Amino acid sequence: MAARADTSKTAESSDKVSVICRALRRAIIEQALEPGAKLPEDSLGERFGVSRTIARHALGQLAAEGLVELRRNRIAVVATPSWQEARDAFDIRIELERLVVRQLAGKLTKPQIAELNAHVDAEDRARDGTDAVSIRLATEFHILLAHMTNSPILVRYVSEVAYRCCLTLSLYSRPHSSECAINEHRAIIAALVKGDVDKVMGLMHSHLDSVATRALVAPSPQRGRDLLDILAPYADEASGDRVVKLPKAVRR
Amino acid sequence: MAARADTSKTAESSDKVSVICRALRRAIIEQALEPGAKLPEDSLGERFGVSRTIARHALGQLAAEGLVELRRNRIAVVATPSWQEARDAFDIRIELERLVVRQLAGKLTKPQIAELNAHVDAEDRARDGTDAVSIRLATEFHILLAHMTNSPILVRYVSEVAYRCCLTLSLYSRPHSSECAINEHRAIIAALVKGDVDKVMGLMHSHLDSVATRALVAPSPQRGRDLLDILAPYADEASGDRVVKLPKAVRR
DNA sequence: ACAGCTCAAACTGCATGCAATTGAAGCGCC
DNA sequence: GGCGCTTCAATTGCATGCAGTTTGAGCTGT
Repeated sequence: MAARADTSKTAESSDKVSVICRALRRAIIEQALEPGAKLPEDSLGERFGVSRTIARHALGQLAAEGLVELRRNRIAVVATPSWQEARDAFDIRIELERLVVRQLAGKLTKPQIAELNAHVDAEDRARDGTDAVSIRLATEFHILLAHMTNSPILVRYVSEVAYRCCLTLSLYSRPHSSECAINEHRAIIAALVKGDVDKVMGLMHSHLDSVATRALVAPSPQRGRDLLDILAPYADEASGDRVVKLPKAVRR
Repeated sequence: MAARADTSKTAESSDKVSVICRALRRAIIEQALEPGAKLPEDSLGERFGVSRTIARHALGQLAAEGLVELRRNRIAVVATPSWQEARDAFDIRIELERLVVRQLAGKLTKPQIAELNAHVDAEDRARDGTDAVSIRLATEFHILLAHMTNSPILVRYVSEVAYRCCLTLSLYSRPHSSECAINEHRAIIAALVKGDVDKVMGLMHSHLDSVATRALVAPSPQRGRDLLDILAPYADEASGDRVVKLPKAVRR
């Protein structure tokens, strides 16, 4: 299982660091760590049996991937992408994954096709499990596709942006709604095997677009739950009659 | 000058680390540091007046961007992308930059147009200078465009992939050949201002495509200068009559 | 000369220690 | 009771030290 962990040694320096990175990445996209969750270097180091130095390095890498937010002299937190950033991430993802299927159409080997089918079967089986797992599997399907291009760079970018999208999904989409995704995955495989480039690019585009719009229905500020951002407009009109009392000065 | 250094605080943790990153990035794309150049932590730290810890962290970031190669227990080196990786990078870059101009077409403000024109003028003026500087300026034109989308994610990816392409250009293209690039940049600005989405996407596509093909003319193994890779086929037929004598066992 | 061996210098991997900054509890004052 | 100030534990920023690995220079035997 565990759908091909690394393969490309791009970045991910030593071992300990990359182990921590993988663990955190997974925890984040499975929502074990929610956006905004604190990630103190000490606790991380202790949890993984390494020193702060290593934990710190791992946080740096994850920050470079956009999964973690680093603020000077403050505890690192799981990133909380804005709605706009989420939309941008999906736009980029669509282009990248169109590129993936364009390169792959009609070029899949038999074992690759089998691997893809096996993965979708696994997705199917996971429908009974938790949402978190099926979200992760759905994301990993796309990463698996990217791997098959044999382009480390493409793998890296697709992975990164897919994880990011995963993160935003957990932020802005409540009911999850991955029901039809599995069928769409099967359709993509079929078109890929058939070698119909235009069709598969169209399928991938509409697949991702529908995932995005299903999730990011509207700017819907309520779901942003940044608390301070939500309160900001109220604070601006510094008048009485406030529903929520603001704690002293809300600076930054 | 210095075309907008950071803007997005994504990654780039503290200050010292990001200063080193920027310096190294620039040195790399200006070919002050050639691909394969060694980057010992000690020397770096000494040069920038910081400890190895910080230098190491910076190397980690650059490795995540693909500019530096980290090998366990070995001195870090400036990355040496293979021809195939170079081609892949350009493919990705084309898609990303098409996205940039699609978002920008007809939406540029007056000051933005002025900034772009000023940059191209600077490129023009730099034609007398060294190749390295004009390559850097040409790259920064594209990054400047990305900045104008106001999408930090897009900025990050375009920057990264553009730097990577810059690196490969310095590896595989000898005469440089940026003559016409400036005119192409001007044409893109014009189409952008006019708001002709299809035209500007086409322009950007052909611009990057021509840069890529001008540079990456053929797999041309000779230019890969990896020495060991070049020699590999000779080593395979472990026979006498070799032109170059191989030093003991050529392991990895 | 030349291939192989040995060993010391160079370098990385990692933990730990100290100073500086932050966040929040505690405390007095209005 | 609520507001502001002080103080202290928690936490980061960074340098340094030690152990293990790699590199390559020099030596030896052929």
